[in-house]
Parts: sequence; C-alpha cells; structure tokens
Amino acid sequence: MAITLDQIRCFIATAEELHFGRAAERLQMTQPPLSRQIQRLERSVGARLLDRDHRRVTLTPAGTAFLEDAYRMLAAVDASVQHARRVEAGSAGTVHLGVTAVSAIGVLGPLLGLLDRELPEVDVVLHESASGGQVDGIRRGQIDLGLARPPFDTASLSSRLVLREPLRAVVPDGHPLAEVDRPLAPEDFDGQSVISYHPTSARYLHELTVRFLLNGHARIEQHVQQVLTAVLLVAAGQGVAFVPASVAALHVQGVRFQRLTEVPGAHADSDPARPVELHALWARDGLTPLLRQVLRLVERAVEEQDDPAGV
Amino acid sequence: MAITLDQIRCFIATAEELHFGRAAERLQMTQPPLSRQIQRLERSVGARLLDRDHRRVTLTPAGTAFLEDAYRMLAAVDASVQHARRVEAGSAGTVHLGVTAVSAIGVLGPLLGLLDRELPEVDVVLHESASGGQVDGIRRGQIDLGLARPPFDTASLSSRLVLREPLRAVVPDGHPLAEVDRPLAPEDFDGQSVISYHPTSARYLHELTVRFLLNGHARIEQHVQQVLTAVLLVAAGQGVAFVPASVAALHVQGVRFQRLTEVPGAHADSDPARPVELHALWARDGLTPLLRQVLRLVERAVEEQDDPAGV
DNA sequence: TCGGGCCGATACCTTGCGGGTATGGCCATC
DNA sequence: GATGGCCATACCCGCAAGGTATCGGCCCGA
Repeated sequence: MAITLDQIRCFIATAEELHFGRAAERLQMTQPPLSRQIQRLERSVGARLLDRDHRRVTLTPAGTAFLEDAYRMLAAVDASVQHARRVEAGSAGTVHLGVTAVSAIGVLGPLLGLLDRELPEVDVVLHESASGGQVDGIRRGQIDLGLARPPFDTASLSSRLVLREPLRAVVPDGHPLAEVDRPLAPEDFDGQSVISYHPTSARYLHELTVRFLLNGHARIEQHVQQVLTAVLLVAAGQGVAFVPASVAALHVQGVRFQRLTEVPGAHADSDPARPVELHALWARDGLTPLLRQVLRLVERAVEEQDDPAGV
Repeated sequence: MAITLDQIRCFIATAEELHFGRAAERLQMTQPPLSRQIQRLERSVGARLLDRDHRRVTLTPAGTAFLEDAYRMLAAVDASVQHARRVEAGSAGTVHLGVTAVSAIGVLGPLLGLLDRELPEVDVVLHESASGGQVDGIRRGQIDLGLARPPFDTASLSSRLVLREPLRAVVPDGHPLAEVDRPLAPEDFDGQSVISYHPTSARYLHELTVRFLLNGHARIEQHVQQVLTAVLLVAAGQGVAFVPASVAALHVQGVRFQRLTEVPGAHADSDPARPVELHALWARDGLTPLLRQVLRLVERAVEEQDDPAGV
C-alpha cells in the first residue's frame, strides 16, 4: 500500500480546513471517500496525522510536520514538470560544450556571458580538448556542441562556420619584423626560424602555417601542440609563429602581433583575408531544441565581438 | 489527468533499464501497462521523456532532467514519511518553549545544549515572556512548554516542579550588609530601601520579597518588572533587592549576592531554604511524545547544573 | 532477399480501487 | 431527551490500471 499524490492533496485540504466536510467540498468530492483517503494515508505513513474527536479536527505534531513536507512534495512535482517542459523547449538543461584553448580566447567569454543572461537555467559544462578530441567526445555523446577547426567528417557530424579571423604573425619585441608597418608576406620570413604545430593534434594551424609559407623560404624548426606555447616560445626568442588574430587579446608581454598578406584558401568559399575558421560542431542526430538555442547564442557572441578579429 | 507516484516509479525503472520489458519485470508487471503509464506520464508532463525508435530506448534531454527530479521526489516522499514517524515518536519536531528572563539564566543554557545533543532533529522556538504571558501562550497553543513560576490554575494546565533555589539579597559593594558573612535575617534590612516587583506582572517574586520581610521594618520603595532591572538599580545605589540565587551567575559588576535566612513557605511542601520555585508548565491535553522527551531533558538539565543554585 | 526474433504499441478483457449514497454512532447543545 | 453536526462504516458502481493476445516495424542471419 503506497502513498498517492491524491492522498497528499486530500491531506493538505483537510489539514487546512480542519473539517472533513468542507475539505471534501473544496476537493470536489464527498466526505466519506476523503475520510478513507486520510485513513489510508495514515496507515501508509504509520502515524496519526489528524486528531478527530467527534467535535473538532486538529493536526497532530506528526501531521503538522507532514503538512509542511506535503506542500514541498506537491511543489516539487510541479517544479519538476515545469523544468522538464523548459528543457524540452530548450530554455533549461545542461550543455556539454567542447572548446579548444584558442576558441576560448575569442568566442567563449562572450558566449558564456550570453548563456548566463539569456538562458540562466542552462548549466554549461566545459570540456577542453583539441579539435580531434572534440569529435570523439561528440561521437561518444559526452559533448553536445564543439567549437573546433576543420577537417571533420561530415557523415555523422553537422557543423556551421561561426567565425573567420585573420592569421597573424607573432614576433618578439626588437625583432626586425616587429617594426614593419605593412602586411608581411611569406618572403619576409625567408631564413626565419618558424614555430609551427603538431601535424596531427594541431593539424589545422600547422597546415595554415605551411600554406602561408608555401612560396617563401622559412625554416620550420619546432612543432608545438598549443597556440599559447608557440606564443611563449616566440617571447623566449625561439623564433616566430603564426596564430589566430584573437590570440592578440591575451596581451602576452614581449611579443607583437603583425598583419599578414592573404593566405591561399583551403577550399572554395574560404576567405584569404580571414583564413582561420572556427566551426560549431554537433552530432547530426543530436540537434535538440536546447542546442538550437545555444547555436543562436554562439552566432550572437561572434557578432558582438566581431571587431577584435576583424581589424 | 494528474501525475502519479506510480508513474514516476515506472519512469525511473524504464529510464534505468532503457528497456520496457526488463523495466516491467523489475516493477513486477507486464510490458503493455508500463508503456501506457509512460505515455500517460508524458502526456501529463507535456514533454517526451523517452525516445523509443523500435530498437533502442534513450532518454531525451527533458527525460534526463526529469529523471533527476524523479529521484528527488521519491526520496522526498520517503523522507517525509520517516520524518512524520520520528515526530510521532517524539524524536523530531518543533517545541515552542516559553521562558522568563530569569529561568533562562539557570536552566535554559544546559537545556538547549541537551536538546541539541539528544534530540538534534528537534527545532526549538523560544518565546520570552513573564509567567502570566506564558499561561496565555499555552492556552492559545502558541507555547508547548513553559518554564514559569506559580501560581497558575491547575484546571487546564499540568505542571511539574523542576527547580527550587534559594532567595538571595542583592546589595551594592560598600554597603554595610555586603560585608556580613552570615545569612541575613529580615531584621537586617530594617530601615533599608527595598526594590521589589510589580505585584501583578511579577507577582511571584513580589510575594516572596514581602513574605521574607514580613517580620522586619524595611521600606519597599520601587516596583520593577524584571529581575535584571532590580539588580541594576541596586548597582546604581537605589537600594537592595531579593532575587533567585541563579541570578548571581550573571556576574553583574558592583553588587554582592548575600545568603538569607529561611523564607516562610507559601504552601505545604515548599522548602524554606529554597523558596524560589520554577515549574514546567503545559496544556493538560498537550502532553505529546515530544513534550515528554523534552520534559525528561528539562529534569536532566536541572540535575546537571544543580550546584550553583544549591550552594 | 526473405524469415525469424526482438521490442514497443495497440486492442480488448477483467478486476480492484476510488468515489458516490445511505446510514450509523458519538458528542454537544438547548 | 431531542436535535443537529460531524466523522466512520457499509455497500454500490464506474473507470482506470493491469493482464493477455496480437500487431507492426526493425534488425539480423541464412
């Protein structure tokens, strides 16, 4: 014999009215079944909740305590229903967001701010990993939405280009190229020692570097995995590197970020002036309403901070 | 069409098994009614909770959210039942405790400590008022247990003597009586200016004062309502006063507490050496299990700090 | 490509719980 | 002592929840 929400509703009405007849009326029923519901409830709870001594009905201490809990239970049921509806509508829930260290610099801050303001009931869990790790995470259902760089197989994943930004050169203060006030061309780096990226784990930036330098005679001497590492190595005088423009926002001491001439596009609709692309990435069959909302905010986040990358 | 706890239980089983057949087995029922329960639940909630695509069952985001809430709801129901049982057994609940400022000095501290240790699930609400106010509070059901002084009508109230303590004289430092090292007799106060109490709101202490001074020739010059006020007036040199021995625990600067000879008893079994009585007081028909527990602790609290009043 | 098996949905039957009416029993009041 | 108020009990009924049988779609192996 289990407790029912109906019994709880009956109890609340009776406890408030302290009168079975009036409580029954309020519950749109007659008094006898109400009496039975209360009896059943008391039997299930294992404690007398109402003292009825033929003249007046009063709450026992156990009843007083149970009444408070009863309100909470009904409120909890109601809140749960509301919450589920909001989750289905996409205005509440949890998003597992995959980010790379670099995407974090440009888009993540504004995006998190927007999420907080526009979808306050959405919890965000960040998963920091390289682009390749994000694809795996999405496949395994651990990540709902990734912010990553191409290439990724388009068979099971959907994607949308959310940001294009220029490629910049990072050179140490005092370096001859640090003083030049024009876009640097591949030939400007002839003979320079270049820090590029790991060909597999940071394949995208590595290919960009190689593609930019294609017609020059620079020497690629090191391969790092993180953009920040490259910048720090430049600051340490180990060479020059090429990074997404938004990295300038980090304000690392001892380096300058220099504009570049156009970079040959990797595909048909790429923009040579802004060759660094960031894509939003999700499982083809995982486009939930919440994800749609978040994607909308990703685009707004990009618009809001468009300038720093565009200049 | 309202949600049922049964539906929630069905949903939990199905969400855990992700398989209607196995879930039904676990719930000791067959699969078709389980399917219908889930459908009904989804209709009530207004959101699809499980995606069932002929091969596998998965939780929708709304379902994931609802599952967490579902656990909480069932746990809340269970906790409420347990709580009600404990309240009925007297080991949980709320006690409204009536205290006077003076009872607080002697008994209240140890009592609250004991309550905290022995009945941690019991909430205590203190109501500070004079003895008369407590009787009203008990009558109106606002106070469960009062710590007050006689007299009170014994028709609707039950009481138990919990503490007897001596009466002490409060005299200012430097006063001739402050140096005497023997119990003071009524005659010692001949010609002194005495601070007594309001004959109605602090009737008990007033009558004690009068009864002690009966054979002497002291002059009662002021009537105050609070014991502490009397002590402070003594410190200010306005006269002498008589207070329960436990008041000495306050350690007011500038006054001394002096022993007294015996005070004639007000009733048959009063103790002339310890004429100040404190009674626990409750509605005759309000002796709940919890109150019984609290009364037990009141007695233990008195035993534990018996000494300061007894010396 | 076809058949078998798996699994959830549907149709239909049955039973038991929840609600209704009538009435009893107890106390308070006049 | 008669009356009325109020909760409990007895008994009846209808519906909703559970059971059985079956459908229908999909996957998989031959």
